[in-house]
Amino acid sequence: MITTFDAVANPTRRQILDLLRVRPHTVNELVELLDISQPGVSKQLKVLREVGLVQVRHEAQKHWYGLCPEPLAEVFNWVVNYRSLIEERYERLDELLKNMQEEEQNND
Amino acid sequence: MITTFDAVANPTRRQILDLLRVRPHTVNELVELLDISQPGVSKQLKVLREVGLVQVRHEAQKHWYGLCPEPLAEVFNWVVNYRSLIEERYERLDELLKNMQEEEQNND
DNA sequence: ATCTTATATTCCTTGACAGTTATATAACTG
DNA sequence: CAGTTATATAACTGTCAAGGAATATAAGAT
Repeated sequence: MITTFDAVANPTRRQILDLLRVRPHTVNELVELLDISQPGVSKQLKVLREVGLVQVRHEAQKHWYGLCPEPLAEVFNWVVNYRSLIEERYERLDELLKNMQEEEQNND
Repeated sequence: MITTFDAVANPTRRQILDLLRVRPHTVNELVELLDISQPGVSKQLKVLREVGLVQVRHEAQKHWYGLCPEPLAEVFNWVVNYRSLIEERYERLDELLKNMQEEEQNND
């Protein structure tokens, strides 16, 4: 079975999620924005439904897809463990840049 | 080409990253911890190398693999956009639970 | 009823991936 | 040098995913 990690690994699905983050969309709206066929969009929406990242509201023939962000907690909670490591390097880079600037000033 | 998202979508590779987060490991150390064959481990390490998530230090025949967390920034920066949405729901749940507790107390 | 709109499903092709076994490479050991 | 240890690569297999075209379903619209 597909996981939340698998779901967000696909760029098309990330694009869909980014769009649904703004507001719910119908399938056809997504088709127009996404540069893949309608069956392709329906298929990716099905995958997102299976992992609980979206839900549908049927309004006559129109199906409104909305975001369910909860499963993303798994991804967030995993990657957040690396946050300090990522930022530590940034800080070191900052420090390095500061030192370089100071040296430059000393060269005046 | 494989992306950082693809790299971390695989559970074996996440496991490797989680181990390297603690300290560098040799290939054989990972083999013993990971329940897949040595070539399997080497293959996943190659993938992680290709996306820049690990680096090797050769000490004679032993190859020490260490974590390079920087590329994870891409994943973090994507998912962090959903953080407030995730937590908003948590907060609502918190509130709900608080209300339930209060009601319970009122029933005394 | 018929036509149109909106979406889902089926079937198909293509391509890639995870893992295995077998083999190659490379360095150390005695 | 022969043997051993550590790792990488090659070749193969089974599986599965992404996307497209065609088709099915379902709900209006006329």
